[in-house]
Amino acid sequence: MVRTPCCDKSGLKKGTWTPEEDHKLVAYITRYGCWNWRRLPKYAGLMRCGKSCRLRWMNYLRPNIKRGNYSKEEEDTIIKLHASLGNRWSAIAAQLPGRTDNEIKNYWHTNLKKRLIKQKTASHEANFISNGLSQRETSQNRSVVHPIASQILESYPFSPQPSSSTETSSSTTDSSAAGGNSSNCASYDCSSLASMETVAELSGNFWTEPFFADNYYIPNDSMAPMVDPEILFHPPLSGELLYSDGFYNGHEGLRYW
DNA sequence: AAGATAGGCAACCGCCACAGT
DNA sequence: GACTGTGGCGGTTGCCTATCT
Repeated sequence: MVRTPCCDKSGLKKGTWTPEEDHKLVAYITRYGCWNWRRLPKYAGLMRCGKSCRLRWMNYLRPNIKRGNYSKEEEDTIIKLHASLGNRWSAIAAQLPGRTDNEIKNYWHTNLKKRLIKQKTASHEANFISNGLSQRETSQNRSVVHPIASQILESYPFSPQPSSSTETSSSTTDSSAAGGNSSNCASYDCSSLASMETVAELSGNFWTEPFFADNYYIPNDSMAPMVDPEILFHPPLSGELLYSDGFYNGHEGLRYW
């Protein structure tokens, strides 16, 4: 079967998101919810792949996302969960409200993995020094030296037992239950948009513009369009929701809706 | 001060699972 | 059952910035 590309590659923007693009995405999802990621960029006025929009929303723009400043507890949790779950970052993220799988993954690779390797090496060296003299005689124990590396390799990334399908499905369930990382933005993200202060913190002044006060009205039926979104949403967006020339007015600052 | 290098992280890519037709 | 569309995940890439020489 030929896989359908996630989007038409031609003419789509890639790379770092601009504040304007963020703004458009947040505005659209806030107002209408994410009823279909692939079509969303078109209606939101974004020249982006739907996947890209989803990723941006899930990893950066979503409300209640914590960024940086991992607490000791969080670090311990990540290490512990990684030991038992392996590289199932989404499952790990489900246990850490406000953290995204991508961020945890990055944090693991940039911080925790190195630290763990260091610790294991250090602790093993300590063990070796204290025990080595009595053990060094046997060839068996010579191999103890090498398990340092193997221990590390075992813990990362292949150490966990292959997860059962139940685990996989439960992780999805956990994800929803945890509330912080539900993949269903229609049920989670949009209902939590009331607390947009969190988002406002994310991007500095941009997010503190009056836009939020006036535009984060969440209609009760924002989860999904009640009628065909093609009909419902397309026309207003060009005129009502989004400005074709962007939404920043040089004289007035951010425009209001 | 300028270039080289390393590290961090946002974003992309490809695959998979699942639901709907 | 086959096919299609969509969402989600993990691995990887590449840009940006900080640090080093």
